Amino acid sequence: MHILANRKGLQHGQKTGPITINYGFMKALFNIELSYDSGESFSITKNSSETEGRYRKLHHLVRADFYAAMLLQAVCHATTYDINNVNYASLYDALCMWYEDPISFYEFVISLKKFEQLGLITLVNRKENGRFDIQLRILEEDTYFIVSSPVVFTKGFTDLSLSHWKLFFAALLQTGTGKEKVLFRQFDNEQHDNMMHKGLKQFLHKHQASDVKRLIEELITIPVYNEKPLFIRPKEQLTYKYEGRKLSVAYFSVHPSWILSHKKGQKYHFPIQPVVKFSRFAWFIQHELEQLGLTEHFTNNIPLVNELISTLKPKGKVLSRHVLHKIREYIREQHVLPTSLTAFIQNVSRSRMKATIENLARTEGVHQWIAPHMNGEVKEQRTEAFVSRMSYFATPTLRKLFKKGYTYLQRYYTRLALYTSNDYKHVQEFDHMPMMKEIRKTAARKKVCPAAYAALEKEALEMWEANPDWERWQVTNELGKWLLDQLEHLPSQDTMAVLPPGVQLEDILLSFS
DNA sequence: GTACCGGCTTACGGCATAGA
DNA sequence: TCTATGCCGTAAGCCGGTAC
Repeated sequence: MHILANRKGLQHGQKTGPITINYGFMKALFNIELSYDSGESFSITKNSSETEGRYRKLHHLVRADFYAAMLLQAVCHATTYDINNVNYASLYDALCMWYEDPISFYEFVISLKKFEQLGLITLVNRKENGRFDIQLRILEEDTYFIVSSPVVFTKGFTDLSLSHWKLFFAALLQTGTGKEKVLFRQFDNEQHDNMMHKGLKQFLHKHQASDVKRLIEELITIPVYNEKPLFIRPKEQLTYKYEGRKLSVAYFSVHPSWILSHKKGQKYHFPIQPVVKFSRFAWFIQHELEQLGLTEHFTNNIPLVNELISTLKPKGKVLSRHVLHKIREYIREQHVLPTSLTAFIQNVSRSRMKATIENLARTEGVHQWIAPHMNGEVKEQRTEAFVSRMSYFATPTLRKLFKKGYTYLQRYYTRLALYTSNDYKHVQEFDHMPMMKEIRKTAARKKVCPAAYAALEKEALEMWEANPDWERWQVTNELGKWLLDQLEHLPSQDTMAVLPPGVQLEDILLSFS
């Protein structure tokens, strides 16, 4: 089968395959119309009375009943015929996955309630969260199944009338699997306790044989999918037999395209995957995965999705989005997911946290006290240790600490600034460029804030990396001019950070917590 | 007597929205 | 988010009239 215009196809690019339908279940479904004329109704509104409210006929089959019956058989367990841990909404979601033109939510619910009342299904294990399990009633003597083509989920099929469907399903159940068969059906036959085997007029509730004939003609002529109709005429005999002028018997076959045989190993049942925890957050993650084109790496791997969600959940949406971007970068380079997703997420979020804390320290002015007068690896180690201590606090708390700390540090841990160009050495790649040496000297003379200048050099390095084909003179010219220009806009700082030997910034800050 | 047409009635189904 | 309801158009079902 092809990709259909249902949610499987449109949203997930998946094909819709055949399903198996159970003879006993379908027979019981049709047989609810044995009491068609009883007139018995059931209420579909809560406050129904004899005159008020809305009712549906209990023993009438309607379109929604077939939608529901096919879905239940598609998603039930292959041998136990049960459906676990679902609610109306999750079942309806599944219905929209299968059908190109789904019915409305409540019509579907009404059908399920009707099935329950008629004993076609049993709702068991109602749970506090409103979820339940469903057990399909399968008659022991009729447990055999028929493979149904996914054509029944197409709009071409559902656009046909209820009578068309009934006749098609009855014919398919009679044909079984594998081979085309010429079926013959009487127009009139009241006597049968199997609704499907009654006369066509009784089965389809048509008072006139010509109505039935019109239905059969339409089934033979109306193309449903790929230009093919549901029925074909028998090759070696007329379609109708008359008794005098009265239509007596109809002969037809199901179109061979819709008769499938059962293939070993093929999947015909598609249980609804249990809903993952943190449903709202899960939606967010699912949306992000789709946006980043990562869905395929997680499809059909519920444990992996759970690992992803439970690890990301405590980190919040902003950090999660960053982590997912990093996962995408990793996949682009390595073509596979990281071996340990959890370890990868923790690593990425740690380095992200470092950037967040450093940026916050910079904007609140305390960054210069993290590693005053240190350079290179020593400075890097000191920064790591600071970030590690501060990472236990949420951003708003950190901001408060930094604000309080800054006033205190300004007052007690500064001295008049006497900068040298060494205080402005940040990007090693620039160290041997004469023009950069000049720029650093200028920065020292102007007493430019060293932290702000450091950020500037870093930005210049990124510009260089973004233009790998630059010649050396271009690097000096382009970046040099740009740095000098930017230097004019940087804040100056008349004082410089100092800390007594053995005292670290975090010790001072934590005394405010 | 049966086939076919078409008008009338009613149950069904879609849609928007209220309510828990 | 999930379930329930009201409104309203229409498909399905019913039935009488007419043609063959």
